[in-house]
Amino acid sequence: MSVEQPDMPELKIESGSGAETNVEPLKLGQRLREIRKNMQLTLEEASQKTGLARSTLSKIENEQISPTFTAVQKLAHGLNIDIPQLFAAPKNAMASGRRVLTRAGDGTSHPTSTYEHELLCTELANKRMIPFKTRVRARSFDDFSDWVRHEGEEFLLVLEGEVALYTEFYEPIALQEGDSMYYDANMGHGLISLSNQDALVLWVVAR
Amino acid sequence: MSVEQPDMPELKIESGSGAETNVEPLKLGQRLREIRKNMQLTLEEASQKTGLARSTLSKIENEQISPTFTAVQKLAHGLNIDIPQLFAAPKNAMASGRRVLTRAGDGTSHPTSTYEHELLCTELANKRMIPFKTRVRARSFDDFSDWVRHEGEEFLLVLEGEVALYTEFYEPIALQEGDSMYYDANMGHGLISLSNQDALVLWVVAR
DNA sequence: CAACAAAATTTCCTATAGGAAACTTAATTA
DNA sequence: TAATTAAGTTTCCTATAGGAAATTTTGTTG
Repeated sequence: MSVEQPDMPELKIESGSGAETNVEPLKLGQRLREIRKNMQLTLEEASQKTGLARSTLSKIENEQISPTFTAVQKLAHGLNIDIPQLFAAPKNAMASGRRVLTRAGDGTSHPTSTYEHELLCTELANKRMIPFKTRVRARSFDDFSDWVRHEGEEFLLVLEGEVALYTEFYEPIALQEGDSMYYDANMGHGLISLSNQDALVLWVVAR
Repeated sequence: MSVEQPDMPELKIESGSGAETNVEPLKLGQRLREIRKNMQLTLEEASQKTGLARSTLSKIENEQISPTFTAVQKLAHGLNIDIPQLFAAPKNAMASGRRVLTRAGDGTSHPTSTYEHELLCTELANKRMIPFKTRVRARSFDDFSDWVRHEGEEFLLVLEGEVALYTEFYEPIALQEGDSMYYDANMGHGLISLSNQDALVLWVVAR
């Protein structure tokens, strides 16, 4: 099956977790200047379009001031750029590094009374998914004060133990090891362990 | 820990309503409050994580001030939230059904010479992620005719065995059970099993 | 309910963003 | 080259964001 071989260095064993290239800090001013230049606008013209003073724009582009959120909104609206574009590199969403390694157990832990989340990708800027491995501590739906509910979709895979997924609009459902669930996270949801051991699940959230 | 009970899940079955239309796009302050509440953080704790004063956070959440760009960055970094998420209007992508169950082994199988994919969510219309469990048959990079490369991002978790992930621009890397990887799928990639057994991995692709 | 504790808000002050106009630099033309 | 003009920058002032501490609100316990 082998045809043309891409560059394929020898297998190297690494030990740590994390991004494998350095992360570059975000330069908002530089970026805005770039965008304005590409549109062939002078500061004066940009000023008209955005309603921000010429001087203010200059200072923002030269990173002499940090614009307020409202200023950023005016900029985005006036120049017809969507805000996420300001925060992501032009072509590639994963500009700061194209792959990130997380060794077993090396994720960052976020314990609560009901769950113990281990974030499996520590450098999440601009990424579309949030993966984490979760130890389910809750044993009863009463353990939650309210539904968990947020923008996005979730994929759930049971790694160990047995759980019950509670969601709005549906009846609770029992899930064994290997079972998986895909659902709308805007719908209230919560997970409990059905055995007397904590259960272990993989969760991936798409935003 | 039981305090107040959310609406009774046991009794509720999908009613005719289905998708409640979302109201106005959330304002930044409301959005942040929601996120913080979901993380179960007090203003004090959020203050510690972000480096912003408790009072400042309060004012931002109540929309009494417009945070500077730097403040927004501190917020995003400290609370581990993606900045575009703050600006995106919440919209409901999962119009029809709001959750889909796939029992262990019930996914649809897609065997090739190098991989055996089991799609973990059979009803994928309009969904943001594609989850599948894959048996890795390949033993050498030569088993592939060329890089696999496509739009989107991928999350990979090793469930069983030991694999090596080959990607462009980087050296191949060995992954044991529990290790995970997040990478840009536009970058050529391929997976092989390092033992003489097939390896088992979970793969989630965001489109 | 009173008394307390914890969280959130408001006050007050300082630091800094935003705007008008003065100033400087760059580009063109005579 | 100087004169002219358009672009960008800096100055100076006002408006407002950010932080420390006081105050109010909310939640808990006797």
